[in-house]
Amino acid sequence: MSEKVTIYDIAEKLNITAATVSRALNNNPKIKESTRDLVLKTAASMNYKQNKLALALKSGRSNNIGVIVPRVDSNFFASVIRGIEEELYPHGYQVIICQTHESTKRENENLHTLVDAQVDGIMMSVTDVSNENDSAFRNVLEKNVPLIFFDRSKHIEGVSSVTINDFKGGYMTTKHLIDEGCKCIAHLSGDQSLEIFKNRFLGYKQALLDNGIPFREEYVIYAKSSVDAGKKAVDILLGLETPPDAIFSSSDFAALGAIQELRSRNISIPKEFCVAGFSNEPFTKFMELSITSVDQSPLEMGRMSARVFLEQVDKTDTIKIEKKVVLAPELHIRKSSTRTNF
Amino acid sequence: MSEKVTIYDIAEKLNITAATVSRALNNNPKIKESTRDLVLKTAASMNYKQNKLALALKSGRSNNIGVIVPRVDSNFFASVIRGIEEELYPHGYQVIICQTHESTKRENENLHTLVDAQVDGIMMSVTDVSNENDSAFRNVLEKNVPLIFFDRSKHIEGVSSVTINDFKGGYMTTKHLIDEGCKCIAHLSGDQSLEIFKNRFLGYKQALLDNGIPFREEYVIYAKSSVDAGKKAVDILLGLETPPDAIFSSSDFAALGAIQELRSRNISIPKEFCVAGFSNEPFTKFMELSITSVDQSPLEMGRMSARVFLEQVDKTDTIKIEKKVVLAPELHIRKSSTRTNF
DNA sequence: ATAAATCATGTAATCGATTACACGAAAATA
DNA sequence: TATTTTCGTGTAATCGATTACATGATTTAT
Repeated sequence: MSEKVTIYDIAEKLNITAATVSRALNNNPKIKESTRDLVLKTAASMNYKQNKLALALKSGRSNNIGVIVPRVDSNFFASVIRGIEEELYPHGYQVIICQTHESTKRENENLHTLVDAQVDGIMMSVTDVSNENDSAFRNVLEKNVPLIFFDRSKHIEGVSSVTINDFKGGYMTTKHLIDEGCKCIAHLSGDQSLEIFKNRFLGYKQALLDNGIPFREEYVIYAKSSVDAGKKAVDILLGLETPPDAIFSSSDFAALGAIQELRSRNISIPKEFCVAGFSNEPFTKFMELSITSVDQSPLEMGRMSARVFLEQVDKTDTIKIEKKVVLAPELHIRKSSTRTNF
Repeated sequence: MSEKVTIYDIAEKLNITAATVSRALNNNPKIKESTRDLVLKTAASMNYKQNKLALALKSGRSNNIGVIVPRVDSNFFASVIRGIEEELYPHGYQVIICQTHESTKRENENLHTLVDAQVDGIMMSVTDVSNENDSAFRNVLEKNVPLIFFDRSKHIEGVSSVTINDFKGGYMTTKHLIDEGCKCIAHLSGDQSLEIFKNRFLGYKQALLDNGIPFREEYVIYAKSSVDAGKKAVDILLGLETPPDAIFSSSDFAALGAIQELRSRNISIPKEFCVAGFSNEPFTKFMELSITSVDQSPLEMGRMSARVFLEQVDKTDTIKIEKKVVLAPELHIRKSSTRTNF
């Protein structure tokens, strides 16, 4: 039953104006203490709840922020979202989730929907960087909605980003494999139009060069983030004239597939062949043959994105602060690449 | 720069009323076709975007629905959320995420926040069933906000729920272990004040009785959903006078811990000891020794919850339809409990 | 040709809260 | 005592869109 109670109801009951009620509730200094107390008491007794929609319409701020990710059921993105939610919760923001399913069309739709819904900010991991159609992004910026990229970023003026140092991640992992005595290290790469994959690759390449190991084009295989892709990649690599003795994969799933395929061919890991992945998916440490992987601290990434957003909102000035936060990757060395114990 | 364009701006430009503009945009039949076309064209050229907040205030519907889960970074909940989002997306609803972190206080806060934010519905997995303080839930129902429980439910009149048949899940898993020749089957249970764990336990018990295997109190161990809890449980079980030869765990993580502990004691799985888990976490099938587990079809659960919600909204009548959907669990038999190949 | 029906649009209230401005009363100052 | 501040509230506009009702212009029916 409970009809919605408005400030008008309170005003009527107390024979005063809604304006006074509003002021009392907002701790406006120019209100008599006795009236304030009376209003607060009455509001409580009538179970008054502020209508956030009315407030949002009046103020232009919805207290909602939008998060766009390719999909929510991936450990990485879910953890980022968790970080965002935790950081924003104390500030009264609600988090709205959108998924692109890696579709540019959906990405644009989501951007428009969120802007239409008057969110106070948008945090996202870009789906397709090659998407030249920036109009959806420009629309966001024109409406002065703070936009923050995390993990998968895109170069757009006025947009802050929170990423990890993928180059370093690629470099340190490759260096580790070299240190374990691997001489021919292959690389499974994702779509290199995405900077994250480009940089992991560049880090890999640099580590080879810095350590006097020749870089070979044929050791770099494009592989989607799936178990099957990893298996196929191994099939190709083992067919080469000089097959590699290690794999640095940009994806944990592909790394897993690689391991499965290597084992089915009775190649011993890590003795004959070392494997390392990227993302530190939960399963990498659960395996009997745990998989070496690079942690991207998604929780921290989410928290940091939220913090960058909060800074952005505080600055009511039109000064555009474009902040680029780069987190350090963390290499978790596990059995799949540890020869010292064997 | 782009100032926000309202229907008043369009009206002014065309020398008509905002009312007419509104009607034209809403395909109101009593509008001259020529005016409609003109308005639509002008709106497009001015890049007009409807202000959803104003609409929400007027209509009382925000087109947002709230989802409350213990945490978002678990494969199960993330998948449910994915299902909800996918099903609701075509209907123009946005999904707002809240986390309780298993705290009743946070759960109540979230419920209030969502109601205050005028969401059109709430879907949630209950954190603490023993929480006698129903006031937050009653508040939701009094405000006539459709409430739907998924997975972890609670008996409240007027609340629909989407769950899986946990009893059956427990029963079929236990039956499977029996069929594999296990004679002494232990059970790792979660907090049995939660129906899901209670029912998995009951299914386990019934399967034993139906197959002439005595039920033993000491074989039921309380274990949190963690690897460590699983290890400790095995420690206790193996210390019994008659140690078991199989474990049915309500949690995949505990099952994993159990397996690790068994292996460290050189007990061979599945030859000497069988293990089965619950939830079908991704890692269960990735392990070299893949783990038998019960799939809860979280994606379907999310979709179904969304569908139940949509039905609920359609019925504008005050008739309260309380719908209880129970999905079938699916047993994925894997190496950790398959003796036939050995 | 006149009355009735139909059509397209305008007027103004509404959703609930905030706030600039106005105003009378009380308090402070001269 | 007369005048200026200060204080506490009220009035009314505003945020943007929707919609019941009113109104004037056509069209149709008698």
